[in-house]
Amino acid sequence: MEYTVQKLGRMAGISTRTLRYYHEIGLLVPARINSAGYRIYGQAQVDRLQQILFYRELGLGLEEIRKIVGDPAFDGLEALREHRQRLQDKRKQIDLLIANVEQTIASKEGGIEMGDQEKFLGFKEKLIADNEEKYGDEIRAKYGDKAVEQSNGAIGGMTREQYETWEELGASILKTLKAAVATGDPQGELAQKTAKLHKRWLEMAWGSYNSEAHAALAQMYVEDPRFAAFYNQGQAGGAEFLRDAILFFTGSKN
Amino acid sequence: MEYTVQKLGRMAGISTRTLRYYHEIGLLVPARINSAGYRIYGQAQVDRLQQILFYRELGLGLEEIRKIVGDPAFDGLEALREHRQRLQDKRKQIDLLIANVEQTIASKEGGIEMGDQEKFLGFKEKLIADNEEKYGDEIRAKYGDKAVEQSNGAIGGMTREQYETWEELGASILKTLKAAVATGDPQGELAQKTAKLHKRWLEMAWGSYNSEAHAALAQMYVEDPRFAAFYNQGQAGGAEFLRDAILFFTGSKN
DNA sequence: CTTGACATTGACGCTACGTAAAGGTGTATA
DNA sequence: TATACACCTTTACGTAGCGTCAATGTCAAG
Repeated sequence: MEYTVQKLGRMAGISTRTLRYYHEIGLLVPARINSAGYRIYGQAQVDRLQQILFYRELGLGLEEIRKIVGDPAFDGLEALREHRQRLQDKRKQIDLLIANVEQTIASKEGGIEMGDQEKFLGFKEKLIADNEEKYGDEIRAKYGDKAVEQSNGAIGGMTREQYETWEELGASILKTLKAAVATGDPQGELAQKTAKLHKRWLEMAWGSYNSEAHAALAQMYVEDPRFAAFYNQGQAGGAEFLRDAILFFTGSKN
Repeated sequence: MEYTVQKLGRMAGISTRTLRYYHEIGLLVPARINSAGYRIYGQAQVDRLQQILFYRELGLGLEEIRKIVGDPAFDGLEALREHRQRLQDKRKQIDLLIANVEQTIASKEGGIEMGDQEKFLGFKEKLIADNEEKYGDEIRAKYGDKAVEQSNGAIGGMTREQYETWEELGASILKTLKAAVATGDPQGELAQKTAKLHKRWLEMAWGSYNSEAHAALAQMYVEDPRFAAFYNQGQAGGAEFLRDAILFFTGSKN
């Protein structure tokens, strides 16, 4: 049995453009080209196309598919495991998006016009996500799953008032930090007051507190350019100064 | 406070390329361009960028974002609801992909070399998914959620042997259908035997049976080109013939 | 001989930028 | 003042997987 593009396409439920594309990238080459230049496919191509579509159905990319169907020695199982991992990551990410969108919808439905929240929600979520990603495992290992979940849940579960308080606290940290940087002494009174405010702020965000995580976060403030930029608002060196203040704070207190 | 691309980018945690792109598409236009051609952003742009990034964080496309932040009269809430729906659909789809991949992994780990299964698994899943999509609500309304879930679970929960039986049954339908088409009579003995086989096949796939859904599926076989092509293998008009046979079968029996 | 269905190649479009390439600007330092 | 170096600019190609014209050639039927 021989097939032209359209016949094969109809049989497999794909467009002729797709077949031409697969030919173009060498994924599915016709058995032969007839005198008029038509692509002619045979049974072997039908079988191969079935395989291709099977893996495509699973969401794999064409390059990945090429490796699997092109080389029988290729470890398709491993490729599938990796693909599964990617899918699971993606799902997790979408779940997070849905949660955020739902929270935003709830806020708007509650008649709260997006203002400052809009400005910082993304930032806030980033903080949680990044922190979770970077230190989650570590914290998890030391303090168990509950600590992490509690931490992740704290901000998301805040009421509007709590959230506003939290935000105000953040603003006052910024102001105090500015004054403290002016003194030049990370161990001075003002700097330590800033660190204490920051501790309170963290407690609200995490629902719990421990000085090691606090110190680690301070270090991150310097390393991550986004946080660095945030704490350098108004004055240079704010992030470093805050880190030093916190390190002294967590070191001396305990 | 004024910002150049890099300053703003660092503050917001995005690349300068992104800012240039947003300028290019008119999503975020700088406050002014200085004599050297540099883009200069002001506070208003910072605020707008925060909004943009907020919605981007939620996974919205830039065009959607433009509508929301550009026009205060635009119904952002509705846009968010639609977006949530899209996200939920996407998640559902990913769940299905994961299930498929996992089943495939399980089969391969079980040492079963993919052969025919590979060829038809995607097809099989499509059947379930499409059927669920098109008739799920209807069936749900009539017979309750449990029926649908049971149906979805039936194939996924099949053992390898059951699955093979199911596949053989499918193959025999195709063969019987071919012979029946040759008789030309959808109400003839052979055609009705085909319809009965098809009923058995469906019972296995759905875990239950009702003639209305059976008739609806038969109609789909004609309307959906993929199924049509499948049942037209070997002889023309196979899908129509099968539909007519099933319609007579479900109509006369009950 | 014409019509209509089918075939071909070529090329732009879509998203949201990444990544050079080639060159101008601003500032600190030797 | 020369130079190094960071920062800015525009231009333009690349990404995945095709959809969608456009312009044109081929084949079977009436």
